[in-house]
Amino acid sequence: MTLIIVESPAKALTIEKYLGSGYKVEASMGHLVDLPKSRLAIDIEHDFEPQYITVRGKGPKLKELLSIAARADEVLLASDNDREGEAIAFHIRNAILKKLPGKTIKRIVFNEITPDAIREAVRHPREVEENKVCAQKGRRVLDRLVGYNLSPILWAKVKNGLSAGRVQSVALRLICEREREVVNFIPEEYWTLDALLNKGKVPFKASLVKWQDRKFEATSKKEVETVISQIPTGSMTVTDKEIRKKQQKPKPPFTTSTLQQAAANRLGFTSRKTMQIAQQLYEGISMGSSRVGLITYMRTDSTRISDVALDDVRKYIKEHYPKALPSEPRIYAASQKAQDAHEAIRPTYVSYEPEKVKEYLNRDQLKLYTLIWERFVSCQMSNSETRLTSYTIKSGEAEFRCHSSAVSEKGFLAVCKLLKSKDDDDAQRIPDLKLEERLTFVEWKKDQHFTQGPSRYTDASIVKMLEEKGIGRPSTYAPIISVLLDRYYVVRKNKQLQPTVLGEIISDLLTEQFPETINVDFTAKMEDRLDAVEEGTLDWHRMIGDFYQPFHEKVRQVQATLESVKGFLEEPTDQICEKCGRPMVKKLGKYGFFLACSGFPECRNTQSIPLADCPREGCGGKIVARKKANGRGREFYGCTNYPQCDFISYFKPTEQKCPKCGQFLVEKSDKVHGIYRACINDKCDFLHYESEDGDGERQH
DNA sequence: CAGTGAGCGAGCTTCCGCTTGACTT
Repeated sequence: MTLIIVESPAKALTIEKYLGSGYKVEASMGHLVDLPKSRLAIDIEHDFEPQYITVRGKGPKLKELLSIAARADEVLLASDNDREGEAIAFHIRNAILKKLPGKTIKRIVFNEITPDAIREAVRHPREVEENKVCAQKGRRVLDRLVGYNLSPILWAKVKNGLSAGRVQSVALRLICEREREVVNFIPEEYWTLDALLNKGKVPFKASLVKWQDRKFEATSKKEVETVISQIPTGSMTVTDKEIRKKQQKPKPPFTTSTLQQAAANRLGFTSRKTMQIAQQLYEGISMGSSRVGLITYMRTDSTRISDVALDDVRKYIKEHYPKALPSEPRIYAASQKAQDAHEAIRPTYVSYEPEKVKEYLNRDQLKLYTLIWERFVSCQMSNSETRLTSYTIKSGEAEFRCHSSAVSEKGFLAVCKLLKSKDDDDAQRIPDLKLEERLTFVEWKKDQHFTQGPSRYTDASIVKMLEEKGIGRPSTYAPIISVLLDRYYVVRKNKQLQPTVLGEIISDLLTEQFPETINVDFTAKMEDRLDAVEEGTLDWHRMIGDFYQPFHEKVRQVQATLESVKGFLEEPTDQICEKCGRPMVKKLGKYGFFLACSGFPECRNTQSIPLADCPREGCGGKIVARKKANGRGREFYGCTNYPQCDFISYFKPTEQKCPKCGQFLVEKSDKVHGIYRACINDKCDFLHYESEDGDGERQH
C-alpha cells in the first residue's frame, strides 16, 4: 500500500477515488510543524535557526499519519506545489524518518486534480526540494521577527495586546493613506448642460461638449445660464454621425482575489463570507443521494484551466451557444507572481448549470455558484460586439453629442445573466437620426456636480491592491481584513474601510519609525530574495541577517527613546459625566469602544456609545448597541433606560435625522435596493435610497 | 421573516500562511 499525503481532506477523497486500490490518501490539514505562538523561538545567536514544534492540536493527526506510514510500503508527499506545500512535505518527511528510519518517502506534485494528472504525478516521484524549503523558512523567520519585534513596541507605546506585521501593517497603512486623501480632497463644483431633444415622440438627451469652439466647462450656474441664453433652440441640427464597433473580451476565470472582488461588487459579500460559501461549494453539496464538490479549490492565484475542463466547457458551448464558440481555446497566462499550485476557481462540472443545482443550494450558495459558473463558461466564449453610434448636433456656437449603443453580437454575454455589466443597461435609446435633420428642442437640463475625490477602500479594492503588490496570499486576504477589524484599527461603514483613531496612531508610528519595513515594496523585495534562495544563489541565513541587524537596532532605539502615545488614544466627546460633571472620553476596551469619565480613576463611571436619542416620547434615553448576555447573536439596539423603556430595534441607527419627522434614520437592506436608510418611526414613511449616480429619495 | 436585554473596559498580548473541525451556548 502507498500512502499519499495531501493538505485538504476534500482533495484526499477525490484522489483516492481516482487511484483506487493500493493507495491510501490522507490529509495533513495544513502545517503540522511550525513555530510556537508563545515565544519568538528564533535563535538569533545561532544563525536565526527556528525552533519548530508540532502545531498545537495537530499531535493526533501527526500520530495517525505516522501509524499509517508504518504500514505503508512507501509514502508520497503530495502537498501543494508551492513554497508552503514544500515545507509541509519537508516537515512531514522529517517526522516520519525520525520514527521510521529508512522509510521510502518521495515528493509528488500536480497542478490540477484530474485522473491523468494524478497518475502522471505518481509515476514521477522526486525528492523534497531543499532550496524551496529554505525559501519558506526565510519567509517564516522574517515574518516572525517583524511581527514579534514590532508588536511589543505597540504594547509599550500604545496599548496592550496590539499587533503589527509585514502584511497587516501595510494594509493598514494603505487604508490610512487613502483616508487622508479622502479627507483632504476639496470637491470642485462644475455644471453640465444637456439639451432634451425630440424626434417624433421619442425624447433623448444630448450633452453640450463644445461652446464657441472650445471644450465646454462651467463652474457655476450663472455661467451655464449665460451660455443657455446664447444658444438658439430652434435650429438643432444633426451635423455628424459616426458608427463604430466595439469588441469586448470575456474576463479570465476567477482566482481568489478576483472572486472576492466580484462577489463584493456584485453580491455585496464580504471577503470572509465569500470564502466561507466557496468552501461549502468546494467541500460538497448533498444532491439527492450523492455529495458533489461543485467547484475547484477556492484558494488559488492562477487562471489556468485543465485540459479536461477546457474540453468540457467547449463541448458545452458548442451544444448550447454554437455561434459563440471560438475556433481555438482561450489561454489565460498565469501572472508572474502566481505560484500556480492550483487551477482557476471553476465549476467542477459545467453540466451542473446553476438552474439545475438550484434546489440543493441556499440563496447565497446559488448566487456565488452562478457567478463562478458564468465567469468560467463565458471565459471560453467569443467576444461580444457592440455598435456604437455617436451623433453631433449643432446649434449656433454650441456643439452637442449623444451616443447610443446596441449589442450586435452577444458572444459571451449570452451566458452572463448575473455578470451582466451595468453600462449594458444604462445606455439610452436614441432614435435613428439622419444627417442635416432638424430636431425639436424640448428643454434644458442643467445639473450641478462636484468633482469626486478618491474613494475609501472596500473589501474588494483592498484585496485587489494587496494582490497587485504581491502582499498576502489567497488564503490570507480575508483574514487580513478581519484582523484589522477585530483589533479596532479599522471599521467598516457602508462597506467602506475607515481607520479608527487607534489605527491612525499605529500606522503613523510604524510608518515613521520603520519606513523601510512597513512599505508596499518591502514584500516585493523579500519575494525577489526568496526567489534567489529558491534558485540556490542566496543563503537564507544571509537574507535574514542583512535585514535583521539594522532592523533590530531600530527596534531597540525606538523602545528606548520613543515617548508613549497612550494619551492620544482617548477621544474627547461632548457628553458630560452624570456622576461628577466632568466630560466623558471615548476609549477602547476589550469589547470595543465605550465612554469613560475623564476623571478616571477618581470617577469610574462608564457608558455605552450613544448612537441616537430614544424615539419614545418623554423617555430621554439614548440608543446603544447591545448583545445577548452570552455575547453571541446579532447586535441589537436598545434604550439605556431599559427596563423602564423597552424600545428595541435590530436596525443600526445612523447619524442622520429624518427630514420628515425628525427621528433618526436606520440602515436597512433588502434584495431589491441593497443598503438603504429608513425612518425608525413606524408611522413615518421616509425612505432613502443611494445609487451610484447620486442620491435618490423616495416615499412609499 | 421574526427575533428582544450583562457588564466589562490593565494583566502577559504578537507574526504569516497552510488547513478544518472542535469547542461553547
